[in-house]
Amino acid sequence: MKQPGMLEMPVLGLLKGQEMHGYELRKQLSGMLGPFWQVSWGSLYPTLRRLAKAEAVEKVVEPKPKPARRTTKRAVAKAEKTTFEMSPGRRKTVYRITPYGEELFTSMLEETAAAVDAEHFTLKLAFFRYLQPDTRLALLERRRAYLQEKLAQFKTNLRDYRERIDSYTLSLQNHSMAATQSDIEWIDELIREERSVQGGATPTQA
Amino acid sequence: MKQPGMLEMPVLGLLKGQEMHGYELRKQLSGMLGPFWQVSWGSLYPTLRRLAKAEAVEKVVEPKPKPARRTTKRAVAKAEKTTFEMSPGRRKTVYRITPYGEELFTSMLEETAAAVDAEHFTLKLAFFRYLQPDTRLALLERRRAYLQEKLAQFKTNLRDYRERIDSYTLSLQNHSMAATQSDIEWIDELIREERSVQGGATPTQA
DNA sequence: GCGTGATATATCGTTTCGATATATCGAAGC
DNA sequence: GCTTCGATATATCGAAACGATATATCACGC
Repeated sequence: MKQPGMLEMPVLGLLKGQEMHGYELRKQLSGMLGPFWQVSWGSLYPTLRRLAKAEAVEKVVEPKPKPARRTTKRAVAKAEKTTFEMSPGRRKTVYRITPYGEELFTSMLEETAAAVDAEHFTLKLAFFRYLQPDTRLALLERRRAYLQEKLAQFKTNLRDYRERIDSYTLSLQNHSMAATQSDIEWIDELIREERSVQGGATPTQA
Repeated sequence: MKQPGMLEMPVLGLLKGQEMHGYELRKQLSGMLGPFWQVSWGSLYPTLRRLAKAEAVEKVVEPKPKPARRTTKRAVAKAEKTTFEMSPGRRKTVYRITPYGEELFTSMLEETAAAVDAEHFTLKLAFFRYLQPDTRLALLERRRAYLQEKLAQFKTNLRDYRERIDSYTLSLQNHSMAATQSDIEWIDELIREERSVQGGATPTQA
């Protein structure tokens, strides 16, 4: 994944559920979105730092995981150095979302505008339960329109280039088109379910 | 797309076919890989600069597209400033691959190692015609193994998380799994075709 | 005690991103 | 002829994401 500021939203969304440390956040992200979606450390920790600086999250000081009976002088000396902040190692820096962070998360999730490409959409889908039904529908329909447009572009493209591309590239494009078509059908199913739920209570959650 | 130095290979591959300028390269890239694959300028031009610095490509001085009868003093002054290099505007900086660039391209394309993720694989597929049949097969089988592994991870993941994820996320994962399965079937087809072309002609090495 | 692998935090340099600036050309419209 | 406009074309900027890597702790099996 690659867009600027893409991680902020899902990180806040997860922390909305419960406070967590970095390692756990990464695991949850993969658990939610599947094994293809791997967040790199070089991406996650700077994001947490940015969020902390913006006061959207705050660090929670964890109680020492082990009293660690310190008997030797070396251990005492080491402990003294470690006592307040700093020093790497097993520290479990836990992050908690702030009220401002909750606001930020909601506004990020709601702006349906250009959240149309695969990754943005996928990310938002994972937090659909926090959205109003009509916003959900709007998002789904926008995504559908986007995919349909891409499908049309595939066709135009193939019409113009077919003779100039080799069999491997042709096979690739055909497969990509089929995948896009399959995506559309999946979205259609989601739209259908969404509509059938509208008019009753709030959608299922589990 | 996102890996470091991912653009180098396809750019060289296209220039191997014929010399081109930046704008054309971008169009060709989209034409080959489909409308989802959009290369940004901020990515393409630095890549060309890197390749030029490494002497893998060279700039070809284009004949002035218009002689532009320079009559006024102002025009002459401007021409003087423009004569050699520099000044923006319609210049059509054409790039040509060097012998070293050809070597580089081949070695980049051949190293089957970690070229297993979607984008790397897709990119290589578009230049499969430059590879030996056995290298092609190796690449296809590696990609297949990778997808199969991801499929297994999906299943493990769902077994462990199913109760904790909501209906939208579940639907997403199911769709992603189906897409992965479809990818595998496509790869299988490519493998089958590859093998049938190889026939019994080439005995599998020694 | 000793190694190994999972947990955990963090940064480094490079690359990619979207946005934007600048300029030229051809065709359309006046 | 003049001007506007959209396509062509090159280029850079700051922010963000990348893979790789360093460091450290803990749980375990041996």
